[in-house]
Amino acid sequence: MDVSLRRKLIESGMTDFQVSVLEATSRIPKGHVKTYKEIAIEIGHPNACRAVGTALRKNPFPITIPCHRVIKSNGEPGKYSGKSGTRKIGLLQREGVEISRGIVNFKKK
DNA sequence: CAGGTGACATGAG
DNA sequence: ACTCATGCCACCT
Repeated sequence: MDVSLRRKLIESGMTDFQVSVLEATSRIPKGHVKTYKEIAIEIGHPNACRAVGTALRKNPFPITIPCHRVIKSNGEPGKYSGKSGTRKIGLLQREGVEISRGIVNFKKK
């Protein structure tokens, strides 16, 4: 991943935890989505799903970080830019993600 | 230092 | 399948 990005995030006032979340999010491949829970697990905090949401909310670089690829565990979009996740669904659908009735059609464990 | 908040998860009813 | 109640974590005031 881009190490300079990490530095920028730190400079932006993000903590290590936050940076880890944003980095993990930036690694999500196009056409794929990941749940807040999955992100939490990836960074080594399996129960910090809420904290993950907090991190994405503070995301200073929405262009670099595809925060729209992060959804809830039940397939719902959650919130985006402080509003309903309708925008998220649109973007995801455009990237080839299967959407059903406004809900992301991903394999649930 | 203590209390409140939020882009969440899960189980129970 | 739906709604409510609790639990968890990091951050902010």
